[in-house]
Amino acid sequence: MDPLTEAKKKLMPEMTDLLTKRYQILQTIQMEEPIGRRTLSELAGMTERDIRKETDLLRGQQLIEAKTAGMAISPQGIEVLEALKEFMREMSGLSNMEKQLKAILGISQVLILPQDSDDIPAVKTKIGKEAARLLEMKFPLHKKIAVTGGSTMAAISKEISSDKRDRSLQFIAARGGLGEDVLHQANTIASLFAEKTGGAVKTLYLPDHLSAEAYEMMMREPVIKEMMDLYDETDVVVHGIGNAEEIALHRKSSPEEVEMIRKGGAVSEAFGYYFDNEGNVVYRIRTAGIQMEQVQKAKAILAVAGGRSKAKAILSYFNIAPRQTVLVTDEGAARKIIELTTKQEEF
Amino acid sequence: MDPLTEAKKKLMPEMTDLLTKRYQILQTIQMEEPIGRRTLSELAGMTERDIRKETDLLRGQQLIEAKTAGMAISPQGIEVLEALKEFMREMSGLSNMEKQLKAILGISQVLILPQDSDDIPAVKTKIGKEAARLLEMKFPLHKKIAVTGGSTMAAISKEISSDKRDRSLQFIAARGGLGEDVLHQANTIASLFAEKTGGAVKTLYLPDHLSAEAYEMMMREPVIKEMMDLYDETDVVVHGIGNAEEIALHRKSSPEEVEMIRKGGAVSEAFGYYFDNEGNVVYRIRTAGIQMEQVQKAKAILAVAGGRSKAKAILSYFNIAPRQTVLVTDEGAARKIIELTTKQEEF
DNA sequence: TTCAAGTTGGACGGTTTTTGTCCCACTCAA
DNA sequence: TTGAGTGGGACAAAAACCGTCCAACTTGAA
Repeated sequence: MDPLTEAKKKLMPEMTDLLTKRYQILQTIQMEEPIGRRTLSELAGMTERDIRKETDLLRGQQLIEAKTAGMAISPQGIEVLEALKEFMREMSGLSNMEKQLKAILGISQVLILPQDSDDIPAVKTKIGKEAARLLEMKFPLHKKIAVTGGSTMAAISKEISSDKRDRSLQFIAARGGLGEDVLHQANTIASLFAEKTGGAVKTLYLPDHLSAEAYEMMMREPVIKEMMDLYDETDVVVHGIGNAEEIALHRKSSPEEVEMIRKGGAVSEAFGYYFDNEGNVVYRIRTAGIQMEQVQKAKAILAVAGGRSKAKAILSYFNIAPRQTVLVTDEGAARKIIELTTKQEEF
Repeated sequence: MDPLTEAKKKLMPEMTDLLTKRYQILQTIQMEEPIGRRTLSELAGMTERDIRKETDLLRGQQLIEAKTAGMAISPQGIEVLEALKEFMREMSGLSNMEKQLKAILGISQVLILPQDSDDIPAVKTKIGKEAARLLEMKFPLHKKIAVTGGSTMAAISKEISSDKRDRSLQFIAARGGLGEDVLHQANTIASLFAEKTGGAVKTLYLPDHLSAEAYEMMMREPVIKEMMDLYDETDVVVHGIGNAEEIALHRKSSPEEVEMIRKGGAVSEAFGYYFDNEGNVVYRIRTAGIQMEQVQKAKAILAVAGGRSKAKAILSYFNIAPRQTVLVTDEGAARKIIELTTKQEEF
């Protein structure tokens, strides 16, 4: 930390807490607007009185506006949040946590966003926004981009800016269909990316749960083979990380599949692979999709997952995640990951 | 002001006052140590309770130590003061006041130090220190340095560091003797400078109040003429600015001199010249010394004067001060000068 | 040595501010 | 229309703050 800030802290020890508190309130208001005192106090974990005092001040500073429907952030408030973003990352230790995660997960870049998407759904939007920014930076160099499905991936697609259109981009669905949830399927997401950027899209429509024979047969089809070749040429992979149980329940999995997943001690899921705590592949869905070996070859990989409930899954997957993977997550997940790993060290 | 600080101010409006208050207290403690609560509260213009609260905090932060003789600053406290120096100059508007003074006085560099040497004598030490730093910067390029007398000049001589000794420096007393006050005479001060730097010194011992005939005679003496030639070659002039009345009273001035000074409306004094509010020379002491024309030719001029009581004198002198003059002063004088000039504009 | 001035830390009651907790009138979407 | 949610007002209890002493001590001068 720079000596000036250090000195200020010495002279005003209250500063850190105050700044953090108000920043967090302002941030939560931005995400949940319009919001009232009582709801806000629950989200922020403070008493209503405290919230009231601080919001009165923020209103006095014209950083928020109090309408009848609730409080909302003002343009000035947004500016303040923006100006303090980097500083708060440093101050609240996010920057430091990023370093720790890099070491724990064995990768070279981690981005942590404040708060926990388990508590505040809007944090997912922030994750999506930052992931979108990171992805956009790859566009000039890397054109073939494989994407998976999931709500997190959907959040990214929403935040891709349509400003920098690039017709040479090609988005590839990393997976076949996933049963019913159309909005969050890889195919849908890939199409959304393509639409926003003006690029092309390659989709892969296949039932999720094929019999062994049907699977073999399909793999020999020219359309499918073409996809498999595309996976080989993939430059960038963008994917979410799922909780094994959640996903298994959510999908129409056959009883024997669920059994495999349970018995194998699967914790995480990515690209249709299920991994246990040590990162071993416990099970794999028999659907066409990108292979782990093909992911390894990608020049850039963006793994996106947030919320403390995803901590175990993230840890599990990163046992075998390629080195070049970049993780975008949130404070909730990061804290939990650090907690889990430091606890293990105690034993 | 940088956007980050701006944003912090928005989020913590209390910051400015708090920081200023504590900084000022810490600063005063440094200058007046050891000092007690009551004395400190008078100097800082705060209630004893307030001082107590803040000093308790500062002690908690280990920035000051409370001994039985009073409170004193700790090494850490000095570090904090040092680290915040520039920031506080900006924050407290000193930086801005410097700009204003430059415009008002028509010069290109002004340095203002916090507080008022009329209230806190130790501020004079700070002024001396900064002036000494500025002067030292000239040493490598400019070797012939003329200095005047006065308590402010004495303060500078005390703060010249003996680290960077330079035997090629030559210090010249800008004036002959000044009656009794030996310690603050130009001759003494010049010798002090020379001693600290290892340089040479040229002194000029002459009675202050000569008759017209004696004066003419002396000016023809070779020793004196030599000095006058030296003045022509002077690179740097360092001088104080005095209040006309004060100086006239302090010196053993003849009644007719006092009369001249009074009638002429003299306000300031420098180099033995008395100036009125418009900068006209009202009277000049008949002693050998540097001429105003010779001062004009100097490459660098350092004018040093602090305390709100000097404000009028400073304003008066700067009517005719050479452009290349640099002023070192304090907050008290600066505020008063700005107050005086903006009031005039109202009429 | 004595004394006066100045120091810190402790104490305490009156005063102000803060805090927790209601209530009310209102909005807005269902 | 209803009901959940909103901001603002209000108020008593609790806490913090403030002004003001005092006692014990140090220190430097007389």
